[in-house]
Formats: sequence, C-alpha cells, structure tokens
Amino acid sequence: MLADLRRPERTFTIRQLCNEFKATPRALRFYEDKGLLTPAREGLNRVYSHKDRVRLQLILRGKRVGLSLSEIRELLDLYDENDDGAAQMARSLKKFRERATALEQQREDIDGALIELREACARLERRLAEIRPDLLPRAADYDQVLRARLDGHGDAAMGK
Amino acid sequence: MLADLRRPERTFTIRQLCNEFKATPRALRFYEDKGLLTPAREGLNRVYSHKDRVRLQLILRGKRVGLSLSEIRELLDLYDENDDGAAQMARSLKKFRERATALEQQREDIDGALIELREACARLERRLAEIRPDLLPRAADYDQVLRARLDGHGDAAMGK
DNA sequence: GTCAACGTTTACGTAAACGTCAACTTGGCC
DNA sequence: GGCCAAGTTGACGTTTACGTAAACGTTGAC
Repeated sequence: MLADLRRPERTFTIRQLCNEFKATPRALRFYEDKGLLTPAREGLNRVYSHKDRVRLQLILRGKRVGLSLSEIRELLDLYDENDDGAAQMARSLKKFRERATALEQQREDIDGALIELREACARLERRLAEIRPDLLPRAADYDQVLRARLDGHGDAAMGK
Repeated sequence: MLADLRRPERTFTIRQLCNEFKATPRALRFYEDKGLLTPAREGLNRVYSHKDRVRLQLILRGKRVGLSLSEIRELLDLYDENDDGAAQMARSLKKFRERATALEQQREDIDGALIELREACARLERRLAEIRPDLLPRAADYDQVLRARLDGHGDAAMGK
C-alpha cells in the first residue's frame, strides 16, 4: 500500500486526495483556479500525479502554519523555476521565519488578553463570593488548567 | 493637558479621537454602526464623551489582541451590565471564562503551527547548509526583526 | 432503462473590517 | 457671497478561502 503511494506513475482522483488529506473537491479546484495545482486531464476529469500530491501536501502545510494561498503560490512557483531549488529553499526559509515571528507576536497578544481576562474573572469572583456565593460557577477544573499553563510552560501535543 | 483629558466633562470630536488613537473617522462610524460606540450629537455632528473615549480605548485594545468586533461588543456590553445585580456578574464571569478557554485554544493552535514551522525551518537549514551555505539567511537579520519588535512595540497590551 | 454516485463548469453567497467614492450640509473667514 | 475644511449619510468595493446550489455529463449496478 505504501509502496503503491510512492510509485511515481501512480495517479489519484480528486476524491482520493480529498479523503487522504481531509479536504473538499471544492478546495482542490479552488487551488487549481488560483494556480497552485495543475493536474492533468482525462477528458474532463482531473488526474493528479504523484507530484501534484506532493504539492497539495505543501499547500496544506502552508495553510496550517498560516500562510495565505498567494504566499504559498509564490513559494511553489519558485520551486518550479529552479531545478537547483536552493534559491527557493532560502526564500521559503525566510518566509517561514517571518511567519514564526508573527505567530510569536500573536501568542504574546493572546497571553496579554488572557492576563486581563483572568484579572476580570478574579474581580468578579471576589465580588460574587461576597454578595451571592451561591451564584458562583464552579471554577476548580478551570483554575487547574490555568495553573498548569502558567507553571509547566505547557508544551507539545500538536493540535491534531 | 493630561488634566484636561481626564476632566470628565471634556468632549471630543471624531477627528480628535482619530488623531489620538490613529484611527479613521470611517472606523469610528463603523464601530457606532455596530453598536460599539454611541456618541451624543450636536446637530448632526458626533460628540464623544470621556466615557466614549474609554470605550474606544477598550475597542482598540481588543482589536490589537485579535478579538472580532462582535466579541468586543459582547465584552463591552458585559462591562456595562456588571454594575447591576449579582446575576449579571455571574453571566459576565461565565462569558469571560468562555472567552479565556477560546483564547487558550487559539494559543495551542499557534503553538502547533510554530512547532511545524520550526521543523520545516530546521530541515531547510540543514539541506541549505549542505548544498548552498552561502544562501543561508543569517540569523542576524532575523534577530534584528525581533529586537525591533521588542523595542519599538513595547506595547504593554493589557496595561489596565 | 434508470437510478445512484461520482465528476464537471459557472456563478453567486459569506463574513470581517473597513476603504472609497458620491452627494450634501454646515461653519468660519475674508 | 464665495469657498474651503470638516462633518454627515448611504452605498458599493475589497480581500480570503472556500460553501452552496444549479445544471449537466459519465459510468456501473441492478
């Protein structure tokens, strides 16, 4: 089976790739419309080659890390231009690093928002405890999650 | 001047607030359209009170953190309500906690993306080092970007 | 022979957060 | 009385990444 997937002459239907990567036909056609994929045709039907499959993998990876489709297409275009591939790799590396710094900034912003939200929650909890303790929603497990994050620098466990 | 800004009876034109917070009139009217701001009127012209200014600050802070306008409006509505009864406070608290868990999920997604990005970067760096070490982007540029962010944008997002 | 299940194209819908006209009114200044 | 600057209200345009029909063609099963 795996050997089958690797066989270069193997081709794929749109549905096969959709199933494999949990995408929709509409999405693949959209990527084609945007110039990110250019599958062959058998009559009207699209026929995806092994290379197309790799490109789709790259597209989805780019999406997972937050690149726009146009950014992804730029990278893929460079990949096509140079047989060398070194220039494209350098460009990709730069893009990836930029994206990483952007994501780190986003995470800092989120952390700031979480701090403020926790302060607000704490204020409300104190006042509620004074005035109407019976209305206080249970907070035990919630606080545990918070504390785990603050201490352990909660790591790994990729988001599926 | 600062004393002037703090004087509760002080009012502001749309242009003044736009200049102060680097926003556009279109944006403020849009926020009003969405129910986030409700300035008074002097004839046709909008007149922003001290409270409106505070609300605008909260709006922009929420935006910097990546909240949508509708989410911001919910928070503002809750801020307004929570002076009242204990029931309102309990509802606010619940909303805040929901918001916090959503933000934590976002952060996990970002962490996952960062892991994948760093793996991709590492692969590219290794291959590039083998093939064309001269094309390897120096970490210096990257660090400069980081430093620029830390200095220039020392933006205690949630100062409160 | 016909139904279901896939495939195709074309094309409009969506949501967010405004930008960008257009067409007007208002106030101040000279 | 003429004009500019700044305000106002619509209303349509933009971008991203598809979803959602509509209307049609092809193939295999029964």
